[in-house]
Amino acid sequence: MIRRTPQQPRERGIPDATVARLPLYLRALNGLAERAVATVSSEDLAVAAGVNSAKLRKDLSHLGSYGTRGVGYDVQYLIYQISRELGLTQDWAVAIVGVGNLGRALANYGGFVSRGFRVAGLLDADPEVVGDHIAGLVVEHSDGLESVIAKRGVSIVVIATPAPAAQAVCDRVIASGVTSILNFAPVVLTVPAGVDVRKVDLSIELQILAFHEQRKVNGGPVMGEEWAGEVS
Amino acid sequence: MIRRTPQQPRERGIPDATVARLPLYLRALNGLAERAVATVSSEDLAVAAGVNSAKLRKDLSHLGSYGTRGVGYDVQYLIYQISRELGLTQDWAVAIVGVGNLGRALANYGGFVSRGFRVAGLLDADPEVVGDHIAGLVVEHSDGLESVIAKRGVSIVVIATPAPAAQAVCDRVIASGVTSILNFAPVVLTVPAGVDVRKVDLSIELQILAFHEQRKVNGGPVMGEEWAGEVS
DNA sequence: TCGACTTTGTGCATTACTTCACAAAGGCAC
DNA sequence: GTGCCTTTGTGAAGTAATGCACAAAGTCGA
Ligand SMILES: NC(=O)c1ccc[n+]([C@@H]2O[C@H](COP(=O)([O-])OP(=O)(O)OC[C@H]3O[C@@H](n4cnc5c(N)ncnc54)[C@H](O)[C@@H]3O)[C@@H](O)[C@H]2O)c1
Ligand SMILES: NC(=O)c1ccc[n+]([C@@H]2O[C@H](COP(=O)([O-])OP(=O)(O)OC[C@H]3O[C@@H](n4cnc5c(N)ncnc54)[C@H](O)[C@@H]3O)[C@@H](O)[C@H]2O)c1
Repeated sequence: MIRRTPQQPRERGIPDATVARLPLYLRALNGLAERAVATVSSEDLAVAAGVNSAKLRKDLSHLGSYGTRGVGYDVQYLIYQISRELGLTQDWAVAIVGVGNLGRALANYGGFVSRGFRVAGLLDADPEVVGDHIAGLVVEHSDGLESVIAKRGVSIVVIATPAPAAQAVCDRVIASGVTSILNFAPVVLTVPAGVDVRKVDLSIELQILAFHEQRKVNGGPVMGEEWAGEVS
Repeated sequence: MIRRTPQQPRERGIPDATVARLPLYLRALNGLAERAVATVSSEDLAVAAGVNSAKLRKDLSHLGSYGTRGVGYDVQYLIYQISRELGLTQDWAVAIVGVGNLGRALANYGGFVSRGFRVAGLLDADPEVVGDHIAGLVVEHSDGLESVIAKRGVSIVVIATPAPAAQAVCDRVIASGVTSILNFAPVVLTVPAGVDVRKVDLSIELQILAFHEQRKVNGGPVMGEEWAGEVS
């Protein structure tokens, strides 16, 4: 049986919170597909994805009515629909700027390629690093950033340079027409409207953990402590 | 002038959204402190942190009244208060389990130590990796996980193993009394109540970027495409 | 064919977060 | 002192996200 994709009900956009969870559902669905599960209920999928089942159903309802009442969702079909919604049915060329500790780890990471993200360029400013072979690519000098972006159709750039270099790299990348940036440098990037920046800051995650950990131990921050600094 | 810390007004907890932004403010404040700025208005700090100034003021108001009307906030004093709130005035021992590409990058990252997070242990299951010297530490075998946690007072564990190993590592870590985990493996970890897990999934970030990128280019997912898969 | 059973999709109440807008606080110039 | 000017801290209104609870849809066994 061949089924056509139904109408696109998404008159007005999908909520951000939903978009952020779709990859999670996709991951859970891929796990089920590997175990040859044909259909899954919202309840089971919700458990696998670590969310509430009502939330999952509401999220999926934003994409269309892809479930069957009394049965659940067809795993393969839902994988296809979510992938299409996220734009993973096409291939995205990604460039990584800053090939240090983190940039190398990212370049070697298989989890990108398996999702349709192809690392199309590795760029660094350090002549020592330029020329290194990493994950089947040769590191190029970041002077050629603009031409790499243009020639290889790069549409997403990952910035993994030290913080002081990030804004300058960001500006050049945007001038080259890229409007999607994943930033690992611990700085707030200033970008024009229409450019999406997502940031990952690992030390922020640890700080949030520390906050909660402190509460568990003490019931709160150290109290009655003295402030010994000079104030104005 | 020496000032005592005022009363703790935090009768009921600080909103999660606020906690997640405090590290951001801290980073912006440290930037100002380096440039020897003494006081800052909520407006200026908000710009530096990339948020709305009303939000910033409300966030800070959850910690107490640390500003001065007509003047702004004392940079050093606010750094101290936020640090204390986040628990950064104490030293946290962190262990990294899984010393592969990512684990190494994390171990070498200076941004943790500078925030009071001390890497106290590196553990891996691969005998090839055990014994390596990284960032002044020797990689130990993950068989000794429990004893490393106990003896070095580890309270936060970073999991950077492949996905299939993550849940088992997580279980052992929790059994050792750790209740704060930062997980890089792309799996949903099942943990008992009282344990905090934060997860970082880089491929999710890319997928979110791809979603928005697709909208910019096409105005939405590829339409009218045919579904060629078998359905139930 | 039918009826019992399962599970979706969603209206609605609730909770969480954001943003506006302004009164009150406090500094500072004179 | 006094009054002006800046900026905080926060009610209140607005917006977004969550989770409940159930009618409607569809399956499947008999
Ligand atoms: N390593 C981690 O685990 C980690 C964790 C969190 C955040 N970060 C952040 O990620 C970034 C990279 O971290 P890292 O540990 O890989 O640092 P790193 O110093 O190992 O690597 C940075 C690389 O960027 C290159 N570079 C510098 N200026 C450049 C420019 N203008 N154009 C292109 N390349 C340039 C350097 O030559 C170097 O190879 C930093 O901002 C760091 O704060 C890293
Ligand atoms: N490298 C990246 O940029 C990146 C990005 C996103 C997510 N991740 C995830 O982070 C994790 C690590 O990635 P990586 O690239 O460093 O992988 P890797 O294969 O380079 O390293 C994994 C390490 O974990 C060790 N290990 C395996 N089982 C273990 C166990 N039971 N106990 C202790 N150690 C064990 C292995 O010996 C290896 O050294 C993976 O789950 C990956 O999906 C990595």
